[in-house]
Amino acid sequence: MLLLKENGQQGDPAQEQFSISELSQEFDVTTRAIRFYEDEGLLEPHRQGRQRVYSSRDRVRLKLILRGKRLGFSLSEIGDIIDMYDSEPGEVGQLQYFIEKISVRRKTLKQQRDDIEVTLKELDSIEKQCRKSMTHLD
Amino acid sequence: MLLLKENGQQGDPAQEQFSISELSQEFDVTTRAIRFYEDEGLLEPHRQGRQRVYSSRDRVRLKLILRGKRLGFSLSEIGDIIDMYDSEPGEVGQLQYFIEKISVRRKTLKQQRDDIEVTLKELDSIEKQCRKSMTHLD
DNA sequence: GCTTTAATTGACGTTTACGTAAACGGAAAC
DNA sequence: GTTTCCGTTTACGTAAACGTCAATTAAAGC
Repeated sequence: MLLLKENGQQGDPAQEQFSISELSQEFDVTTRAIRFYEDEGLLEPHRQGRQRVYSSRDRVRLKLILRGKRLGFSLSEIGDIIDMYDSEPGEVGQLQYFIEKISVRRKTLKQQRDDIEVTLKELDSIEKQCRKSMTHLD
Repeated sequence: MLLLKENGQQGDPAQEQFSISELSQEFDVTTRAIRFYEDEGLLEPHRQGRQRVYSSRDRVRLKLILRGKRLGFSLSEIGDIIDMYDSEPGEVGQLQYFIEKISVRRKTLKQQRDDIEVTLKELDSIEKQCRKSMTHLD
């Protein structure tokens, strides 16, 4: 077993490399899932022969994917979001359309944020009721 | 066609009644979905003959279901959440367990809230880049 | 009485997001 | 040299959350 990463690029985070199992462990997601995200076009790691090699940019994309999942977005929605992050700015019409997409996404997120606030408050009140019941039963 | 609701209980919101299509329209969800939520045990409207009649309590539950969906929870998770809202306080052990469940849920929600904040900030920065590109292209 | 119109039940179909098993390849460990 | 450990590919399986008929029933309007 190798204890040190035979990397040679350790100092330069932009050129760090990862295996699928490393990412799998780091983010607690199965390799099957990671490969599936690739099938869906959300990742495209380099290859060394047949083996996948993930760059730190791939790693960031995976992070974004998982964050999207936590927020309940579908993989295709997540694809749209990620595309925003690293798409080249095209013509003005494109940019206009793009800004609209951002605004739609922002709206969804704000709705979610509001939903969360309400739910958290309700949980507070439920817990209070709970604790009250407990003291009565002591 | 009836223009006024033949309700007779209009004044008392606790006794208001709704048809499946009314709820369907109000919340923009298909009747199929509403029946499905019933199959999953999330709703149990009364019947007039074979027809479903929803109380305002059922309506609130439906609201909670849809809010849960917007937050990306599965129907069974949503079931757990809703159960919190109207479960009778039992013995102390139950209540203790219950409070733990609340804490778990709160943790998830706070994670989501953080994810949203980060994403919103990133969207801001992406939009700024966009607008910058646009002025350069003017 | 007849026809719309709304609602129900049952069944099968569909999409998404993976899980799981099988069969193979290559490098490492012993 | 063979076992072990990753990793790959292919393929089939599956759970969740409905959609989409099709066949019935029931009430409402004329």
